[in-house]
Amino acid sequence: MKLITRNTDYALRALCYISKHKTVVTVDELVEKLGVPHSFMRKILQQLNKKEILSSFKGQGGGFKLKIPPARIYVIGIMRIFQGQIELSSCFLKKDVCPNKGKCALRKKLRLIEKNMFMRLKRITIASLV
Amino acid sequence: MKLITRNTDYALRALCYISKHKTVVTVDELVEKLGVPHSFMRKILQQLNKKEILSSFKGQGGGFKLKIPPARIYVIGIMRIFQGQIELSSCFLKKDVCPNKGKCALRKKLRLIEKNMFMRLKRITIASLV
DNA sequence: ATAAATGATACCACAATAGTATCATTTGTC
DNA sequence: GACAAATGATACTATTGTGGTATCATTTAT
Ligand code: FES
Ligand code: FES
Repeated sequence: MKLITRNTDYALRALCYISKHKTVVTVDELVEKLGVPHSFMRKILQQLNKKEILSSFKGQGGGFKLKIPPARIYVIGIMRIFQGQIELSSCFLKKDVCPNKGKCALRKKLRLIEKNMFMRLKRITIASLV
Repeated sequence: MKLITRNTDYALRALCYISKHKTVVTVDELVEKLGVPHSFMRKILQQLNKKEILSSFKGQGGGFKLKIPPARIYVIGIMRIFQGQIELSSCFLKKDVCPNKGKCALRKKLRLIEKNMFMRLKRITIASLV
């Protein structure tokens, strides 16, 4: 089981690379430098653009650049874009609301671990990686 | 994204239930108490038996009981049985061994978080849940 | 002998992951 | 204006993982 998927991983690498360049970066350039499939890289950058982490520029001379400073791009945020809400502690007993909730020892302990993990993940930014 | 899957979850519940009973417990009993599908529960218990966490007894009057004390059954171990090796920090760059390994800032930070998480998960045992 | 239990194994449906492919649109350059 | 170079939008596909079901074989208490 992987906690970080390929698209998250590639997104992080791309963001690191882009953050080191003042000028716009094209998909072609990223594909060449990172060795990631072209279409896949493109889709990932488009998603980051929609989430307002990147700005895009169409046409000749176009490409992508960061829309927000690298110190404000958190790994946990990128994970959530590509992997959805991450949770240790959802209850599978009974469909809707668990009657045992609040009393459940497992959930309590897992929630603590989860909180700690999120806190640590929040401290990793693109700025801290380059 | 879920960090704990259904089979892990059901396995933990089943182990908790079994640990509270001195006599053997049948699949039917667990199914009734936990509201889990019969075949699914059976498969899960068979896997726990293979991993030597449960002992099984065939024939009439048979069922399952713990093979090792509840204080030595760790949540992380059960997760690994049903979800495989859990890793934050596998590298997706280049198929085999990453040339950048050792220098990669992301992996270093993730490995730290991972270690901390494992340490905490290791402290949760079936005994600590019941 | 039979019924009650697990063992082994194979199968299936659905969702998530990891992509690919194509047409549309924008824009700088000749 | 034509064209090429870039992204936008969207739809499709392939593989793997998750969440099961089903069936036949084997063991064992009664
Ligand atoms: S049993 Fe539902 S939250 Fe633990
Ligand atoms: S780039 Fe390979 S381990 Fe970070």
